[in-house]
Amino acid sequence: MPRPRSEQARQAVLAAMRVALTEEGYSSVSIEGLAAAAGVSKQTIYRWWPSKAAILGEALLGGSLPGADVALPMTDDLETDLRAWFSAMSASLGDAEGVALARALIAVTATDAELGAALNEKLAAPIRGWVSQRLALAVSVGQVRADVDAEVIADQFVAMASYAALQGKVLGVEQVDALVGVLMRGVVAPDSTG
Amino acid sequence: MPRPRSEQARQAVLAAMRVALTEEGYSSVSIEGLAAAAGVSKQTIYRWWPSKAAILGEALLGGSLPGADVALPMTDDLETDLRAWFSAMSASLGDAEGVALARALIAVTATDAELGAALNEKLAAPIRGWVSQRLALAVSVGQVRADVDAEVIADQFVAMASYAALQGKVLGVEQVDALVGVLMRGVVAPDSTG
Amino acid sequence: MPRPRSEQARQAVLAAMRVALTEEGYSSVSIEGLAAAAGVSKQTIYRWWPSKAAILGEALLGGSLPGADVALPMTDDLETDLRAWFSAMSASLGDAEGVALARALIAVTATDAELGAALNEKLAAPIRGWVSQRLALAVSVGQVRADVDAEVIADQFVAMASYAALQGKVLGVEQVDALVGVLMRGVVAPDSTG
Amino acid sequence: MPRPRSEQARQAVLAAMRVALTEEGYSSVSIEGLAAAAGVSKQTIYRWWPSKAAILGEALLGGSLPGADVALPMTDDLETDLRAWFSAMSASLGDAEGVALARALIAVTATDAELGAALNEKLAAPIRGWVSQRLALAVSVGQVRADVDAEVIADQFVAMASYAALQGKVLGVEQVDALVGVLMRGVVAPDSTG
DNA sequence: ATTTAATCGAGACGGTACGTCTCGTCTTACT
DNA sequence: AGTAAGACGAGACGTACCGTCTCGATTAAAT
Repeated sequence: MPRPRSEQARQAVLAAMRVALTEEGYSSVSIEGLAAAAGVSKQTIYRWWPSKAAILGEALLGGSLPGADVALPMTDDLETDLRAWFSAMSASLGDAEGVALARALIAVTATDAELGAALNEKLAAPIRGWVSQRLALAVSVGQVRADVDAEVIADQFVAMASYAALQGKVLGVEQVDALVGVLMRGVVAPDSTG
Repeated sequence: MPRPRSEQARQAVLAAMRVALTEEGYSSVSIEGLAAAAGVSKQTIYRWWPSKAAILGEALLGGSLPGADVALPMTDDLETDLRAWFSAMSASLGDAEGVALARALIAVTATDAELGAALNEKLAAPIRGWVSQRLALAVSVGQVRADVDAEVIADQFVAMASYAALQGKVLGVEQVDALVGVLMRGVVAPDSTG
Repeated sequence: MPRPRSEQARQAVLAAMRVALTEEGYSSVSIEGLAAAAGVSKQTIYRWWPSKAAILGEALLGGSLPGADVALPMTDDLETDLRAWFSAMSASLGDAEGVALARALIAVTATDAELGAALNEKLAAPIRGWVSQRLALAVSVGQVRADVDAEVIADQFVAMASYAALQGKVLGVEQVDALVGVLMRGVVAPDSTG
Repeated sequence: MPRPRSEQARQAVLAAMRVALTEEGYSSVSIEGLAAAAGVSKQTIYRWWPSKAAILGEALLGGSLPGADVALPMTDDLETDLRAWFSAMSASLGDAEGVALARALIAVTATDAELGAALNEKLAAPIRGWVSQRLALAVSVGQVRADVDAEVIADQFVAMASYAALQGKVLGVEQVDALVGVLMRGVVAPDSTG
């Protein structure tokens, strides 16, 4: 019977969070600042979100995360495809906005593990999707061993990219090449008996 | 002529930081709480450290970081050595104290990039050292290709471990095995033309 | 066609005000608390009353005020009659409920002068009535000078009683006796030339 | 050892309270408003005063209350002296500032009975002083009966004046005359047997 | 042996933000 | 049209820390 929740207020808060995030950094974002920027009262925020982390979660889960929209090419050269894609994704995560988002994601994970897991999953899922799809193709044409676990490979990329973003680095070409090279061929000498 | 800086006060503050870190988490540590716990006045803290991050830095740089003291075995089986070592290191980073420290390290990196780089280097250096030494041995006996960059491999381990610690996970045996397996042999099919 | 105002809701609000008044004190009574206690929506209160003071006014004007129901005896001893009556009235105003009501009355007077005047009149009118009646009798039998203004005397009693209630005091026998004595005989020495 | 309390801040708060009191009325005075007006932080107020009432108490106890500075003339005509003095005192309590102070005094008494008693005593004491002094003189020259209790008379004036101030009234000449007349001569008929 | 100057503890200060409370207005569905 | 329910913008509440600023007391080297 009561007046329904104002969708306009909700969107204004989430938008204010997204803006404040890249402008000030997560830990400098204040609820009061958010309320003022969104033209909303504090109580309206506290009524609907239990914490700053929850607002961030909703803001990010509802929008798009950097890295997700970079497509993995599907030519017949797996290594080149991976290099091109990982370079692009790393660059996408490494620009100003990407670094701010990555750091916020990390900060909120340190505060609220469960929400952090959800956001990480949201970030990792499309990457895992791309890698799985690409590796399945490579397996089907016999380029890749059938027993390879695509998730492990995808996690490697995610871990590497997030580790770099945390430090505000964009991975260089050499690093990308070296990483992809190792993942492709491993370290074992070709004539080794293992 | 003036009274020299009190080493006792300095140690008390650093110790209080280390304790507070594992008990409350980095963002909940307050300068006032630190001062009270250390039996020191706020001014004494502000006189010697510019920020909370700086105290953390000094506290961690002066002590030992988890993971550094885990030795990489040097038997003649590289893969088994890596698995044993990475399991142990991951476990060392994954206990309560390790996770708290890792998260603090990540949080402070997000705040103060320069200090974060120093702390990361402090964490990564011994790992890089172990991996370099072990791979050099493997190369010398022909188990590993000579063109492999030990740093890239070491970074893989660090990135994976810190990514796991951030999420409060301890890497399971399967994940360790899979990761080491991929790093050892890559993904390329043995009969692939590359 | 339209639904008429709910008399039940009105009574519930007024009753809740009377209860809250003695339990919390006027300034601690909140409209929201009143609405909750009365099982009524806030809007219903705001539709019918412009302010908390107005609710109080209606609640008190509709009920009985302490002190009004104490009859002034009409024996042939004026002084004894006044003492007995004023003692009883003062006690009636001095119990827990009486003090709460008197304070609320005073507080609302400080807020809304017009309403305060109305409530004061409601409190003072019966007292003035009693005193006028009793003095008229005394005048008629020649006990009291004919030029005495009964209103002034009545106001003395009201002022004294409200001043005592404000301070949470019940007037003692000596105070009542002294006051009545002075009002009866004044301060002038019997043999004074004036 | 720490920095001593700032007397300047204390005075600024008390002054701000005195100003706000006459401009807004006691219940509309907010701690935040006081802090802003005084150029002081909220914490400084909360550090030193437990409540708004306590600030008011200190502000009023430290300053002068209206009515106290009106001298009671000491000519040889007691009735004229009392009329002149009570008129002046009533006027002093009845101007804008006087009414605001009287109402604040009443409001705070309703909240904090002990403080209210102290403030009332502070208001009543000089009045009692004047009346006692004047009556003692009148007794010494045989104008007033020796058994008259000066406190009871003084309380009459205080009660009447505060009752009038509460309602925002200034007592008119007739009322003052009638009141003083009754107090002087009582109501008993001159030829009454009592 | 004094002087001198930076240290120390304690904690007051002006601020900012917290999370809660109530205000008075409004919007909705129900009766 | 009146009502219960409760969301809304507004703004004060009392608390926690921030980083800065006195204080008086302490403590070593330089007089």
